[in-house]
Amino acid sequence: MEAEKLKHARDEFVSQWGALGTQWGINRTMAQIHALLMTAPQAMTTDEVMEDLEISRGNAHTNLKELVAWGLIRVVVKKGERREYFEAEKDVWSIFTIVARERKRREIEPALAILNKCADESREIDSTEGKAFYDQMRALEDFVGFASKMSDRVSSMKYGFAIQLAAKILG
Amino acid sequence: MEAEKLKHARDEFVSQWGALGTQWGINRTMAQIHALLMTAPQAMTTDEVMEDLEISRGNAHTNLKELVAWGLIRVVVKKGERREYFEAEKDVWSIFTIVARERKRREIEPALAILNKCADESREIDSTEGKAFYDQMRALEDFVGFASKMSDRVSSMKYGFAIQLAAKILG
DNA sequence: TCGAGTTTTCAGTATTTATTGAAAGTGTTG
DNA sequence: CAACACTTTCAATAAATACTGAAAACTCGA
Repeated sequence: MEAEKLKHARDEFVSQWGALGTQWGINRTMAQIHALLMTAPQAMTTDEVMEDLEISRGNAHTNLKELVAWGLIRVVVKKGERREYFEAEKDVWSIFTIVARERKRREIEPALAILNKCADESREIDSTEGKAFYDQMRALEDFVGFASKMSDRVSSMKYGFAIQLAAKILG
Repeated sequence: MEAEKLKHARDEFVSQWGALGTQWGINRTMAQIHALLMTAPQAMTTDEVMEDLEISRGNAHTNLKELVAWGLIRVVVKKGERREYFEAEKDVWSIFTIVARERKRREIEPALAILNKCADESREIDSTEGKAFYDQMRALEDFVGFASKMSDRVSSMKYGFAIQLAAKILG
């Protein structure tokens, strides 16, 4: 039966996307909920998510809110209904820019802060080793700062423009 | 004293880079060893690493070998000496391409495999929901496949060329 | 082939991170 | 304002991950 095949494919997607999430440094449940909502025909409630994934209310709640904080899903209110529904952003370019921004915030910016501080602290050390350390900090700082700018630029592009640009690179 | 300032800055770099490593999904020790070797004037032995970071032999060994497997550090043999020394790749562009390749292998390729499989499994489902699922899988698959190609291209560029290209984007 | 020096492995343990479930909180309705 | 329908919090617990230390396995020179 067709509905069975679909259910099977979707279950597989949800469970494997969850496993992959751990590689990406986000927790399994969060990735599973995201996969579930990305492939949901309609917005879902907390209870539906709990039942589908067989997880506790606390877990569902925490991760739904975390996904909302990222901007990967949003709260939908239905008129006449008291409880919250959640629906995922499905556009791939939007998903990409959200993830890119979050990664920049969590990975690039803290690195830049450290490099900045260490470069500053070693700027005036005269020994050969001191100079070498300072130079290495500066090289890393410059590169990471540059990556940061690139990430901003790409993330703020319109999809069509990014594709055009990429075509040139891949050309 | 100058040597003190240097030691302080370096210790800070090592410890903070380690903390950052956890954000990046690599373990603290591995990131610390990497930071230590990137800022080491000479290649170091396992015992020196153990002593500097106050970690066990097993831990030092495992993470040194893991860094070698990534290509971020290499084994150096000194003539007349039996034990192994380790030294880090210090060039920022090399470090970047190594990390990019590893991330592609661990994050992008498995994702692509899942999307491929799920798109295949849902290709022939006729229902509206089946079509929507298939379309979503395809949209993700296309985008991730595209990202994969981009990553390859950029990683295999010469630094100068990448910079030139980036200048256009940032311009 | 022995033994000192060095590397590798891995069972046990410690630490960190994720999850549960129940209680407390909030806001709505009759 | 009380009963209800939901949402939020969080201490306790489970699961995953990292680290230790000691034993085993190499390696090389004598």
